Amino acid sequence: MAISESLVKKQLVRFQDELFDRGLRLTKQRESIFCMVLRSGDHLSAEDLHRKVRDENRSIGFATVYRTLRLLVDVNLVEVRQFGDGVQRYESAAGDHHDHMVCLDCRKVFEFENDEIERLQHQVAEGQGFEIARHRLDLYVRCRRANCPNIRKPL
Amino acid sequence: MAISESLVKKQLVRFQDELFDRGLRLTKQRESIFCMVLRSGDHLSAEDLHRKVRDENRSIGFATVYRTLRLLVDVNLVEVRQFGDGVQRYESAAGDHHDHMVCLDCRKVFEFENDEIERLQHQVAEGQGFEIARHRLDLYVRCRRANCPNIRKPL
DNA sequence: TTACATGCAAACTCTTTGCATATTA
DNA sequence: TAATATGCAAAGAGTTTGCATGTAA
Repeated sequence: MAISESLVKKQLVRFQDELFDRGLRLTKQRESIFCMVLRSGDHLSAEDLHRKVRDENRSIGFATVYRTLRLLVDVNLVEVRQFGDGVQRYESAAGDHHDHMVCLDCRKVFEFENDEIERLQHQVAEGQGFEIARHRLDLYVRCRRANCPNIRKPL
Repeated sequence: MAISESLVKKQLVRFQDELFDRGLRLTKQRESIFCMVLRSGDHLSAEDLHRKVRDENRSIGFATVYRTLRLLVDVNLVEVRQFGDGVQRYESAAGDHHDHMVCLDCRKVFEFENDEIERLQHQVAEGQGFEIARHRLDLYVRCRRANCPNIRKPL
C-alpha cells in the first residue's frame, strides 16, 4: 500500500529512535533503502530495492541492502513476504494488517482484509489450545483480464 | 497425514501411470522416495527424505531426490510447502485439502480444515473478479505445552 | 540397443559474512 | 579517536544442471 509523505517522515523518526536505542546510526544508505520501501508501496525483493536505490546512490552495495532490511525487520518496521518463488519480498509494516492475492499470470500482488477470516483463524487455533503469533494467507489467482500482461514466467 | 497401505499402493499405480504417459520409468529410487513421502505422513525436506531413503538404498543421490520430487509435484501427486525457514517441504497430495498450523517453538506442524474459511476466501476473490487457483494459509503459533521440546532455533 | 535414470560434482540463485576502508558521533 | 557502516568479494545454504556411466524396456 502506498503511504503518505507525513507517514514516511514519522516512520523515519521511528527508525532513527530504534537505531539510537541500539547505539546505531541513520546513514544515507539506510534512509534511502527504508524510504524506497515506504514510498514504493509494493512488495519488492532485495534485488528490486538495490536497483531502485542505486538510482539515488550509485555505489550502494547488495550487502548494505540486505543488512538494512534485516535491521528493519528486526525492529518491526518492515515485514517479509514469500510468495513461493524463492525470493523474499519486503513491505512496510505501517498500516493495517492485510493478506495477499497474487496473480499467477502477471505476478501482481493485491491486498485484502477480511475480519471474519481473521476471527475464524483465531477460533481454530484456540480450539486446539494454541495462540496465534502471526499468520500468512495468500490466495493465488488468475486475473484473466485484458490488462494482465502475463509476461513473466508463471509461478 | 499418515496414509493406509492400500492407498500407498493406489498412489504408486497412479505414479506409474503418469510416468508411462510420459515415456518414463518407475525405478527403485523413484518408488522409494515416493513411498517415503506417503508413509511418513510428515512435512519432510529434501534433506530429510534423502537421509531416510538412504537407509533403504545406500547410494541414492541428492539430485535423484530433487528430480523425483519435482516430477511428483509436476504430476500433482505431491505438494510443496514452505514455512518460512527457506526450506521446501513435501507432502502427499492424496487426502483432503487442509491448512497448516506451525509451532514457532518446536516447529511441529499440525493440520486443520475449516470450510467456512475456504468459503470466505472464494467470496473475497470472486468479489474482486478473480478465480482462486490455489491458496496457502499458515498459522504460526506457540503451543506453550509441557510436551513442546522447543529445542530447535525458533523460526 | 536405444532411451531414460543415476550419481557425482560443479553451477546456480539468493542471502550472509569477513575484512579492509570509510564515515560518523 | 573510537565505534559503527560500507562495499566488495568470498562463503553459505538450498537447489538445479551437465556429463559420463548405469539400467531398463
